[in-house]
Amino acid sequence: MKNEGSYGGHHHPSAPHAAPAGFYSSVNKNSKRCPYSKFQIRELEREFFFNVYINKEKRLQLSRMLNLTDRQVKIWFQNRRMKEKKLSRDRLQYFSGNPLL
Amino acid sequence: AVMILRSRFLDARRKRRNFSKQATEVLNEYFYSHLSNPYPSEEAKEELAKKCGITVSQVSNWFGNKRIRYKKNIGKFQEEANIYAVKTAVSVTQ
DNA sequence: GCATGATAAATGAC
DNA sequence: GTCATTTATCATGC
Repeated sequence: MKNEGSYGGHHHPSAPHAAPAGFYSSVNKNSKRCPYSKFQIRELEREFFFNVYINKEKRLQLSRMLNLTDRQVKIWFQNRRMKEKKLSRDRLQYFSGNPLL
Repeated sequence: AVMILRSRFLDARRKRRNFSKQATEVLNEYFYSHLSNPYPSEEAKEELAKKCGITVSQVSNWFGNKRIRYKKNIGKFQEEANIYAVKTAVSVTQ
């Protein structure tokens, strides 16, 4: 699955917008880890703010809106929860004990 | 004041600073002496972190980067590997 | 200009 | 589900 959406503010050489359907269908078949666009991340973060755990309905809805697979959305929320946990750990360590400033 | 600290922390999150020379020494010594299984346990990570003056997450980051960059180009690290191999060999014989 | 540390997608163990 | 990890990408140091 390829994210052909807009990559806000960054370079993405491929995918002109007015290409005939199927012309780029064989493009990037097995490309790895494509960073998500600013828009995609904004919407994902917005939903994460309301529910750290997303349900199936909203997941399908979000995946359609953002042109991502439901699996990608699911994994994004998993990684996002891990990120939140790490941030909490780091904040705790940063503000406790050690030399402030 | 708290907000200033918080913003400074968030901004400094991805601001990179190189580790000290001796910290890199310690990490490399562990890596090349466990080259067949360069996966330190959680306890070993905590020990390395304390010894290096860095966090456990930073130790994990270092080993993650080291493993893949070593695997991707072993030749580039050959000299470095020899240095630490000799170093550990000497330390054993002493 | 690459080396290096940190973060972002993606996988797999459990 | 969590969580360590792999991999590519990002951002900085020098």
